[in-house]
Amino acid sequence: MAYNDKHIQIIETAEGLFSKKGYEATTVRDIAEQAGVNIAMISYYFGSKEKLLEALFNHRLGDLRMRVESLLKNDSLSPVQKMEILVDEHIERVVRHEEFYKIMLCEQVINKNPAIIKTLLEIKKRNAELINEIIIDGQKKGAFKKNVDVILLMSTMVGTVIQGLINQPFYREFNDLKKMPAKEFEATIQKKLSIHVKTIFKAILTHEG
Amino acid sequence: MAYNDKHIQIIETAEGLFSKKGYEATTVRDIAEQAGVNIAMISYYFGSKEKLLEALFNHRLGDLRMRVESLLKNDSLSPVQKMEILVDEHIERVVRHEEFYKIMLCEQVINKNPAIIKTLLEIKKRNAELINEIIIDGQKKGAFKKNVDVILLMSTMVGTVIQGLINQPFYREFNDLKKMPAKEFEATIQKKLSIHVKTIFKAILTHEG
DNA sequence: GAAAAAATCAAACATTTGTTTAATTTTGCG
DNA sequence: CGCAAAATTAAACAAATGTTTGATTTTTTC
Repeated sequence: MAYNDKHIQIIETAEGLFSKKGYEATTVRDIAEQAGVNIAMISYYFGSKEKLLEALFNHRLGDLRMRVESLLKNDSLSPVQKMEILVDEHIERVVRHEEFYKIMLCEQVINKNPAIIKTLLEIKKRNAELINEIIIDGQKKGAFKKNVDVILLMSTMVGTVIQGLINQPFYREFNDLKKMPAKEFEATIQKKLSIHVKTIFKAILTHEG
Repeated sequence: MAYNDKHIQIIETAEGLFSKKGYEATTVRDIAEQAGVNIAMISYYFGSKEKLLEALFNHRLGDLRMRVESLLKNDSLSPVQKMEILVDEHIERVVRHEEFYKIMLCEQVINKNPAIIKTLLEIKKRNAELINEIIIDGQKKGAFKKNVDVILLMSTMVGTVIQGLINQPFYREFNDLKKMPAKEFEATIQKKLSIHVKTIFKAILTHEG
């Protein structure tokens, strides 16, 4: 299904509210009011509130598969380089769409909507297979260690990044960075996360210490 | 406030439902029915549904502070040993109270209930300070590197473990472990997580490769 | 064992929920 | 223009929500 401007306006309004208040606590009246449309438009356009949530997932995850794939098929990059790009791409995506990734996290925990579960499982599977290919390639070339647990590696990347974002206010307070402007702080934490996760990846994957 | 048996019965019933359906999607009628008490008992005992959620957090986090503290004040342990115990203690807690830690994750994302936010922030602060002490001690003894980002380290531990649990079904499928009994699989993933996180910690903290 | 306190219950409470309806307005097109 | 399809609206819908009430039973206390 293709979405027009009004669809997207509603979807992204819903995204903001879902991430701020949670899916269940957000009412269709909230969404309609903030999006500047009539309440009935949500059922009219999407069918139901739940379908709207699914539309949000399609909207944000639609082209995810292709991008990762084309990126990693590039033969001029070494396994280490591919892993670094993978990490940076992921961090950028999560930072750019922080609201969505928070919603996604909660939906994974609740594990209730079958369409969403299915979509996420497919994406995870695809990603795990692609990353596995890189790892096997790196092992063949002697750059990577044997016995790497792909899913634990992914869990660390995904978990570290989302926890890093959740802990943002705490990070500011603990490191006395309250005065730093929001934009600058965001760039700082993004850079720190990038280095941090890449360090971990190298420690798990490569031989050097 | 001290909870009697009936309090705890209601709290832990609510815990199961909150983690399965989410806080907002769980009704007080659900909780009352499954706990085998009258609907009015929830308001009578806790005041409100929201206060019941707060009671759950008090119930599960009540003695958390003291345990970590006493553990790490032990002078006969090396910094590395302390870190290893810290990791294992955390994994054991999250595995044992998986339901609660899922609820906690969602509550952190929503970030709405002031009492819960405050409690969690205090615990994080305390934990970060204690871990920081261990790190500084390790640095003084020459065992640990300089410039360790405590909060990123915590984010990796917490994020990896919770993502590991969320990905459990996926882990089973991807690694062809569907036939393995639930108990055995739980022990396996717990052990794998332990080794994985400890490896990461050593890579970030210590000098050896 | 009687009085007081606590616990339990069914029923009712006012709100709020997502969705639908039926009428009206706007748009697209020959 | 003229008309059919799409978009938009206010109102209504039944169902479900958390909480309270007021009566009744159980437990505690002296």
